[in-house]
Amino acid sequence: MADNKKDNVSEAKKENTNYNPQEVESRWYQYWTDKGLFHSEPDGREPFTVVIPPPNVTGVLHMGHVLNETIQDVLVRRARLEGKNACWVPGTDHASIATEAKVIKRLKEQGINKQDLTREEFLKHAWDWTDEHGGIILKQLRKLGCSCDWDRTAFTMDETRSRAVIKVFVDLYKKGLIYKGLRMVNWDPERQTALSDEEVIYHEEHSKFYYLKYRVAESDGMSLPVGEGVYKDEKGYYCVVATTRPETIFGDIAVCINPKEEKNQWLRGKHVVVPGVGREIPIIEDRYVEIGFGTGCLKVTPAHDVNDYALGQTHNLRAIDIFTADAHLNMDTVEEELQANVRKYHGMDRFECRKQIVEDLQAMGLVEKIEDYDNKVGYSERTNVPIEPRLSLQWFLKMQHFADIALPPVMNDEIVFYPAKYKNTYKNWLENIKDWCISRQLWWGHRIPAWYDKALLDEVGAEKYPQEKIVVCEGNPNEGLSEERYVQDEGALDTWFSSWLWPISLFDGIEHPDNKELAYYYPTADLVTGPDIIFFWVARMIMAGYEYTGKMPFKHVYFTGIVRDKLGRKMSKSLGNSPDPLDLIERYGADGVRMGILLSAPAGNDILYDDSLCEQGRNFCNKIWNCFRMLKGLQTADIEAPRTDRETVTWFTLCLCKAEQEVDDLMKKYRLSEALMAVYKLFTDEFSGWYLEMIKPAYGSPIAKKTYDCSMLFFERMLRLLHPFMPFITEELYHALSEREDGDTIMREDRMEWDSTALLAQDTDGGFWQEIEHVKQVVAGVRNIRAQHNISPREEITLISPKPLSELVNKLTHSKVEVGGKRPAMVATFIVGTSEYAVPLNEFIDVEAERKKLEADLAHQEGFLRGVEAKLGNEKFMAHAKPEVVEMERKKQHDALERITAIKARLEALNG
RNA sequence: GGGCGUUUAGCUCAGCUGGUUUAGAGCAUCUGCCCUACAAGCAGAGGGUCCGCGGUUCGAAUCCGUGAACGCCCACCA
Repeated sequence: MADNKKDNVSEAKKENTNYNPQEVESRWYQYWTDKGLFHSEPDGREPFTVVIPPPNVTGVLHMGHVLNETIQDVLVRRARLEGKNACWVPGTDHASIATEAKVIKRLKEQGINKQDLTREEFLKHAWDWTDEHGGIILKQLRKLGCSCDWDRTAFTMDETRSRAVIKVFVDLYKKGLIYKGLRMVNWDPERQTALSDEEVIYHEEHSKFYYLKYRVAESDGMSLPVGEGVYKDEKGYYCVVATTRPETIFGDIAVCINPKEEKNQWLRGKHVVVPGVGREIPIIEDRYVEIGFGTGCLKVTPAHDVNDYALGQTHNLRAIDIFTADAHLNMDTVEEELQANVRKYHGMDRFECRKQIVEDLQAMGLVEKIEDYDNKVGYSERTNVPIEPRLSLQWFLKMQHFADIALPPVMNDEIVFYPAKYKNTYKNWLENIKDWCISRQLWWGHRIPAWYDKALLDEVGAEKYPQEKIVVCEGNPNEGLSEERYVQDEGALDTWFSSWLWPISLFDGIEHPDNKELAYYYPTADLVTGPDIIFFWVARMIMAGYEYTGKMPFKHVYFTGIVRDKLGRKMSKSLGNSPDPLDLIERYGADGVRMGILLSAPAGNDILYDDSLCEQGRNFCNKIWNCFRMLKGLQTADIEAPRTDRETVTWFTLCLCKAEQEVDDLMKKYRLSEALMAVYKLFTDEFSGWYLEMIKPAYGSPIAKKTYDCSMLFFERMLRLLHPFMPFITEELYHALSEREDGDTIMREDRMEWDSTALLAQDTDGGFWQEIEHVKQVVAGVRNIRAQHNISPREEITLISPKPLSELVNKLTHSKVEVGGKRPAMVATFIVGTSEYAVPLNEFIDVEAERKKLEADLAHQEGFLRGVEAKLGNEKFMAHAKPEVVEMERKKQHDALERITAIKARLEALNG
């Protein structure tokens, strides 16, 4: 019953006292963009540039973006308030492989196969898809309040960016840094393209180790010894080769042993027969084979393993590629005389074939044993399909040069990483850099500007085509020719080959390196991104930056953590633990969501997201809203402000100045969540909890105009402090606070008069500050007594104080202060600093309980005193410690003694 | 196999070059309150062998060594 009533009252109140963000947010975003407040043009002010890490063009907003973009917006908005010319450039990424996959999937749903389309037809579909689904995410960013300069919205495959990419490719080729070559690359059989090393993700897996019998060729197997490592059965001698990938035996070209390994010496110079295949292959020797691992016999399959390929190179072995591009078995490459043995596997999927071949070999008695084995398998980052090492003709960028120019600036903090620990990761990668495979067998992307002489290509084929006959140029070499003499490379470039130019190409700095925008906006200020793309993107931007502008691309890099659910799991579609940010904004307001995500997000730390964080944000908005309502509702009068108002205003001025400094300091260190927390505490505790209660006039009475004006000023200051974090509610209240001119905004440079010295003049010795801080503690003490003794807040009490107190105490505790008055027997006491206060009680107190409490307190104080005195009595301490430390200990001793005296007196009174 | 990082209240984290009233914050918890700004609120309270062990020091959450647990990155052991 009672509960129901309670709910009803609350429900009824909710109607008109809660802040309602929805309407406010759309209205102000419209206003900001209508007035062009996010747009930037070069001018005389200091620039503050941020380029967005471009989300996939067809992506949708997820919690990771919310974190990332909120941080950027906070930095940008703060810079704007500081009077800098802030420019946050938005855009999207063409995301070559991801987008192409999506387009293929859609085409499939429509019954169309990519293979049946020409490149041009496919690209038309891809652009249609992009136009249809592209940029949704940019619209969603507006809901979050992101203050991007939308006039500058770019796309990594728009004209300017494309020209930059092609120009850079040609330039690097001319510098001899790009080459084409036949290499073992990471092949994604699903998308049928090469990948860079960074796009391969290794997973630990429980797999099997298959021990296969390779029989010694008959010609070699006449009279052999018996001993350790020598295997023999009724059919003759054999060696055992352990492999995790039995399906690759069709490409076996040798078995390798370590020349130092005793037990395999008998195999030297012999030949063995690949089981089930029938190919006779030599035993080769190489120290690469680790002694003691497996059987010491390694099958060499140069076409399907990186190491085997290297072995093949040194031992001059041929490579038999037994897979098609989509990782099905291709037996056409196997020798004709062996076709009968292997034909049945033709066309099988690699994993299906693995099962089959093992079964068949077992039937033939060619499997020695099968063991469980844990190993690492590489997966394609994009398609999540196991990578197939594959020999193919690809384009590479030589990286040593870039590593050389990109390492020093980070190590010596010209470019500062937050948190700094990622410097190690960065260093480690650069010091072990490998060439970057930049070509992809995709259509959606920047097509490689390399051209081949058609006739020559037909004649010699791609693999034999001489490097020096490749034409690399920005234009079309067929231009002006009567016939199509040159054909263009079919490949496209890795997406990151355009992303790495982003901070430069956004300002058209590749094509026009001398342009005034680049000169003004570049280097950019801060880059905010996840540590997962430190190699993909951050490192490479630094490389491109120095290569093409001679300068760093950004001064600071802020690495965010990963957003996880409250159980610490990564957010993923399959787990269904990822909330929809738009839904959250609907429920808590954008400001609430921003605060929620920021509160527990120190740089580089994963954040455990929980709705309750947004709730806290929403509640804070409500708090601000209600403070405003209260202030606005006050009646003012042209009366002199009471002394308590002057004390309070002066005290709060100091609070505010301190908080502003603190926020400033924290922001410089990129400790955003702490900065926000500082503002939160200032607003909630000091302003709402204390200040407003202190200046609140008696019921029905007006407030002094001057006090009111100061309060409004404070409020506006706090709105500004808060604006970068919570842009909507602060703009709303900025306008509600007083009449503003059309086009005015809280975002304009902070020109507010803020002469705190005038206010502080009343308090030259800081006496007010100390007084109020003391008052707060006395008030807390009285409240405590009320709570403990169940005294209603409406009941007036007497407070016996050793010294006169500010009127504020009466006001906030509803008490009558008596200075040094005589104490009745029944009192409750508390100590602030070294002063003891007493509140007479009507009821009988529990003497026993009171004594216990006092005795516990006494024990604590005495323990404390002993610790202090031990130090002061220690000669070495007195000799070594700094004078101010000793002084502090003396003060501690003095205070402790006073408190002990007071407690003892109180105990005696209790007893007596 | 290398490298890096973390370990402080139930949870998320501050605590910088050792000394600031015998360790702080927010959230959560418990108790009492709808008192005309706010119950999405207010007031109060409880809660910690600062991962273990050893060392340096007058003094250690803080510095050094060592062990453990967890996390991340890199690496070709088939």
